[in-house]
Amino acid sequence: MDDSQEPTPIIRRPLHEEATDRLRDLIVQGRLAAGARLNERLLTAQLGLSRTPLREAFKVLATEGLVELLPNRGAIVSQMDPIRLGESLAVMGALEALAGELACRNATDAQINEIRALHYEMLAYHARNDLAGYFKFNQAIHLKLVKYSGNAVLYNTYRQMNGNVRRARYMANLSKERWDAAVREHDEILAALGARDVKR
Amino acid sequence: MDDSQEPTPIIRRPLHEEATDRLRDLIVQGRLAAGARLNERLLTAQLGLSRTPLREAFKVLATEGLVELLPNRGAIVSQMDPIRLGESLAVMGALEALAGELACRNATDAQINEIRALHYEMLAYHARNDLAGYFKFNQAIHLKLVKYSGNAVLYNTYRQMNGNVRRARYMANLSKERWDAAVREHDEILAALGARDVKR
DNA sequence: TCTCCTGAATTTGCATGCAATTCTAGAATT
DNA sequence: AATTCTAGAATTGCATGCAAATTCAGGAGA
Repeated sequence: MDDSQEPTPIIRRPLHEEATDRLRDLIVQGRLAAGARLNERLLTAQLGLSRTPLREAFKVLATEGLVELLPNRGAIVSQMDPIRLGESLAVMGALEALAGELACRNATDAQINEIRALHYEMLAYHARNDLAGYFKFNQAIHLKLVKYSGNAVLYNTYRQMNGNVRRARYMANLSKERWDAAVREHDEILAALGARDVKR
Repeated sequence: MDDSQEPTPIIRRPLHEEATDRLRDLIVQGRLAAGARLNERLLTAQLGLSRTPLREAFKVLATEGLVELLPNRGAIVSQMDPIRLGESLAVMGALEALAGELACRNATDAQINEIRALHYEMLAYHARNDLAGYFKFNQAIHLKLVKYSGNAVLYNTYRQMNGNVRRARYMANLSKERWDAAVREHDEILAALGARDVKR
């Protein structure tokens, strides 16, 4: 019997992965606020699994920095205080600088055009003062830039930190100056990418 | 009853942390070779704990990139192929650049002197052609530099990547040119730190 | 009223059990 | 001889049980 095109893939993902992703989303989206306690009994009921995979998810999210483990006292959503946010943004800046450099060298024209397209879509939202939409495309551009650097380790590292600051970044970009500065910065990056100017 | 100076702190660390650290050391030190299968029964016996904390350690090391989880088929020590090594070193380079910049600004004179001392100790080993000793101090200097940048996020990120490449770096530094180049680079960093020249 | 105790109820950390999957040989078939 | 098939063993994923730690409620004493 040949299932030619695998009619039902039945790729069952491990429960602990599912749990990790679900929890990460809840935290990054802010539905689990910083400092909130992660009650095992409650979450097992909500996610429909047992404590073992849930607790494994806690450990993973803790090493990602999204969760803080208090021995014998459970887990809480880690705080993203201003100091840590600033530190994270500094590191991300360094990573983006490297990414830009590598992307200039390694990205295909199609990829650069893709970023350019996203950039203009973002500008549209910016013009409309639509913060949420602007933010979404802003995120996408940064991520794509890092992705197209061709350095997978860089991408993963950046991606992880990005998830970590995403909760707070929304606010960091709220002030009008930062907002406009970010747009100008994007213009510059785009120009440099187009010209393949490694040093920007 | 007042135990004044806490005679025996009895700070029992969680078993899963202990397991994570022990395993990480085994991997970083190369006692568990890349590609080696991590048998749960065997390791629980060796570490004297049950499968639950061990499996939690697996998940943590997997997110750190030291271990690869094969669903239903166990965990293996992740391969550090040349491509990934190169990518990691590129990222670490970017992080060190940021660290150097920040350390110039933020490190105390005492901290800079501490690094300088380590540097000379390292030179001693270099002069004796003692690769292991040289390597040890080389590592220490890089780590201290990043630590004294004052950016905790940067330090943690770097530290994690460092553990990840440590297995392979020994070899990367083996060739005589790289070896000498690394020493010269250190000299430069030291000089820049001493002069507090942010741009190096 | 506030602080400090005390024991019950919760909650966590870890061990263990069970079902499902994967691996391992050896037999059967070509 | 090589390949396929097939128990049986080993191993993994997850649920659950139990002891230790923590939290909480209520009351005694200041």
